[in-house]
Amino acid sequence: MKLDRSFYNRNTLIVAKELLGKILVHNIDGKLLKGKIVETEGYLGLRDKAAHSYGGKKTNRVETMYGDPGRAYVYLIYGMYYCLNIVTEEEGSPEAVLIRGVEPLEGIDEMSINRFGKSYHQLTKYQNRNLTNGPGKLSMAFNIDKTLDKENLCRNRLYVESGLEEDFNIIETTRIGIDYAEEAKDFPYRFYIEGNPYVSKL
DNA sequence: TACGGGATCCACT
DNA sequence: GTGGATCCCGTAT
Repeated sequence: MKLDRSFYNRNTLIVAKELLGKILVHNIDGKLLKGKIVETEGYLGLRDKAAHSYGGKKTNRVETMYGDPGRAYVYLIYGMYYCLNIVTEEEGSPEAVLIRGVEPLEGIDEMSINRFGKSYHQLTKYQNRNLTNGPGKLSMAFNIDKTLDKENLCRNRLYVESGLEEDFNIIETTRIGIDYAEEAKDFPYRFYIEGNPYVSKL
């Protein structure tokens, strides 16, 4: 079942945790790509130096974070990769959850081709492990780019659905790649499913 | 397995 | 003009 706006219109860290185990779906002209979300990070806007919206900064790029919850915030990073976030909290509160890792479930051949230009059974063991275990990698595998910025996840193109009920432990730790963020780099806003091989970094 | 550097470009200053 | 919510490959251990 597809998650609706009320799911996203809540405390960012709760949404980040509850997204674990849920299924990310990209419907590309009827072809479904699906993956279980195994790693997330919260970015808490005003009081979080690691967030693009820190201190209420409002530029064209981060405008999406200020919008209504349940939309995608997609931005280009390091000139070559895209990162997928989901906007949380009520409109005007610039917070979001970064999706950092998913476990491929459906459309794996498509993902393999998007990432490495060959089908799944031709991947090396290394490529297999590195298919979707990182924000740039999963965006490439899922064919997610800037054109999906502001996409409404309550519609049918890009969305998240509830997963199978299963037990897992959630590890709560510090975020990746934000050394510049001073005290915020120590905030425990990163969450992942313990033991899952598609977590980007242990 | 771990580290270092290069790739690449748009948003922001 | 600067630098980043990253990835990949080479080299070394």
